[in-house]
Amino acid sequence: MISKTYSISELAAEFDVTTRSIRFYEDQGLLHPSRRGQTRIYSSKDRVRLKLILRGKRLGFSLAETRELFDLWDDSLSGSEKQLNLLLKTIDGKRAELEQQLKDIAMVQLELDNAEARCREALKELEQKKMTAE
Amino acid sequence: MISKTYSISELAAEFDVTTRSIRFYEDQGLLHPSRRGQTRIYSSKDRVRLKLILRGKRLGFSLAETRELFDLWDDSLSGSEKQLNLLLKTIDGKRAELEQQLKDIAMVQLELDNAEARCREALKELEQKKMTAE
DNA sequence: GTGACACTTTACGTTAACGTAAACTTCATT
DNA sequence: AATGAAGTTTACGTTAACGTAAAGTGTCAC
Repeated sequence: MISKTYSISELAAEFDVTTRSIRFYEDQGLLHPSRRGQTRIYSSKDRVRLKLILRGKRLGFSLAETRELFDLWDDSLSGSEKQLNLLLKTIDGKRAELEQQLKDIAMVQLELDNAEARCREALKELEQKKMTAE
Repeated sequence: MISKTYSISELAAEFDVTTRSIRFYEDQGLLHPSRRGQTRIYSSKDRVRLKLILRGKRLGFSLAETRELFDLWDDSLSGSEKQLNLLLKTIDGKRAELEQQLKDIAMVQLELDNAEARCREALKELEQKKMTAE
């Protein structure tokens, strides 16, 4: 069974990024597509990686951070004990980051609720004034 | 009652940022400390704002985005109906962003769990090999 | 009155993450 | 054979968010 492949513009269209960005991610060592001649060919694994890169970006990860995670993961496959333990440490670190982000999000959500409430109050008062002015 | 004030270096120390950054935030219109002579004096409101800026950063907000939020909020105080409705729209937009981030975080957490499990499996196997080698 | 700090402004430098333009090559179509 | 679409490399440009150095001001301790 031959698994599906993608062209650079297919991926660009699917994830709404430019081909420039995709090539840049390769340049930074985040992607390693194969080639037919000089044309890049992306596998489903490459596609998953791209998805992970973009997800990381939405969470404020730098490309360098994401790259480190990829590298650690790849290293762990041919894993020496040292590499594996380093990976575990890093995983814990990332988990802590995510926990902090969850807290931050919760706070911001509360603030948004608060802001919306005040906002609706203000709108109500404006309506009142309209009524009494008539 | 006179409310508490802070020097720039106090804030810098408390939140572990440089004074350069704090001045930069002011330059970008995110902070408006009062002055005694040419020395900046920060109120508790300024302190809260700084906290919000940093929280925004941890969530990947740009300074420009955070600034927009501040501006909208300030405008809403002297709120015309237009301003208030714009603010409500923006609030909804931010909420959507946060929802997406929550999803992203959940996904990454799953991946971390997965990665850790595989990692521990690999370590177990290494232990096995050690045992049989003895 | 003189260090010694803490603060200030001004301004040039730096890094990350691309944008954008120029000048090819390859391949399918007309 | 020519055109056009999609791909490529090379390289300079740009923006955000500061870093860093230079040079000056204010004020407290001695």
